[in-house]
Amino acid sequence: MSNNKISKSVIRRLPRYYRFLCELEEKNIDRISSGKLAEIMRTTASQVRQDLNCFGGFGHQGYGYPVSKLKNEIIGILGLNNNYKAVLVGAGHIGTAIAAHMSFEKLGFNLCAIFDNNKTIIGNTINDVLIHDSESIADYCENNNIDAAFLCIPKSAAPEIVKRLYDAGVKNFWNFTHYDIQGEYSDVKVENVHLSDIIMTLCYSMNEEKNE
Amino acid sequence: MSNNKISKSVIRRLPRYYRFLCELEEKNIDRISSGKLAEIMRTTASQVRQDLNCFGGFGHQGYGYPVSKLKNEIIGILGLNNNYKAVLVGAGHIGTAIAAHMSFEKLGFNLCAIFDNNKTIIGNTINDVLIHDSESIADYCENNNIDAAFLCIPKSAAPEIVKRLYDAGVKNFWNFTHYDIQGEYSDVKVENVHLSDIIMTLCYSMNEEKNE
DNA sequence: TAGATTGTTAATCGATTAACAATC
DNA sequence: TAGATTGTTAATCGATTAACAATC
Repeated sequence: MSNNKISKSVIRRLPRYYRFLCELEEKNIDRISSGKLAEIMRTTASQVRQDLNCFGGFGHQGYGYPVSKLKNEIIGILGLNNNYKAVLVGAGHIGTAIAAHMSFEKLGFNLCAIFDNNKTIIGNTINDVLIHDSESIADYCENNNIDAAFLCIPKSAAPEIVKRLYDAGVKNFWNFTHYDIQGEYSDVKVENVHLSDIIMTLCYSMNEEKNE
Repeated sequence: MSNNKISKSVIRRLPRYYRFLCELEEKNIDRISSGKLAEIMRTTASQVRQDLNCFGGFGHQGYGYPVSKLKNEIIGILGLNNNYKAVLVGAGHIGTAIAAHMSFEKLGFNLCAIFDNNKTIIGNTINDVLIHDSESIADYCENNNIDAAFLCIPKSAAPEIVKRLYDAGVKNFWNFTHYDIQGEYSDVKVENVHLSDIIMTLCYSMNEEKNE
């Protein structure tokens, strides 16, 4: 696994490769050419070869790429085998949806605890994970060496919660709020999920179509 | 509003401009320079000016950009004032979260109906929107000229549901499943939301950090 | 007027695509 | 061997950044 800085564009495609390779593996297909893989991914063979070559020569001339080996390499590259310890904050609809449906283990995360400030649900579990009182979040994260937090809270609650998490050593965030974490803390890794932005993008396409 | 093909990169930034302009407007700030806006957006003044100029000269030399006017222009460009008619399919955790929390009106959508195949929740409402039986989806969409559908169903159910929607004239999708709609239908607009892909991207950053 | 800041062109940087020799 | 397909270099394309004359 070579380490000459991989571009953001390549990284954003890796989960897609991973997904399709899993499907191929399930179908017991044990090799695939860049051309075929490109077809499935709706991209070009050139791009597939360029992308995969960032990490080393996994293919064989005249043969293609071995599906299982490639899949496992990508697991390593993405770090899906690290079992990071994570917490989820906010057990509203979105938080509950995430906690209930996301297969964290497969994604390299161990969801250790959920936090909420609604007394009526504290003590409940979602998918066997206990809901704790938000008051205990700092202590919990410090004592348990939590690596990452999934933020499913209202924007207004975010600054305070992020501060507690940050001070407790949590430096990685999956952020559903519009609170700008990176603006406040420079040494954190954040993936923002701005659902309304994505709806607007769809809206733009629909509007554009109308103008054509 | 000039119509020389705007690039995908610019479009993806528009919702962000919109968001920050709304915030500025709420603070009663009535003008802003490209430099200041760039600071808030964490980009460059050059990019801000290039982006905004795709749609016409909204700024004034020596003065900057008028916040409200610019915001309204972006509303028009994104098409947030079109009031498209939409349905949501799948009232599980994610679907419910979306239906309950997303302010569709502000986003240019009118959520007309929700569909599910769970008999125990049919007839209920979420945010005043009625949950219908999935069986009636084709008739409903045809009779009501539905423009877009939000898919919050399992991947396995997607091919059948999308077929019914497509045949009923629905050509715009906001897709939470991993079902590849574009692969099957070429004349549809789709925005995919692959949450697990975004978690993996975070995972990659964390893993990379470790390797540094 | 002088200072600020745009609109726009040119320069740079990065990402994608094409081409082809190497080789399984 | 002949055919297939990679790894990799070169060419193209697109997006970002820099620069500066125009002008409010």
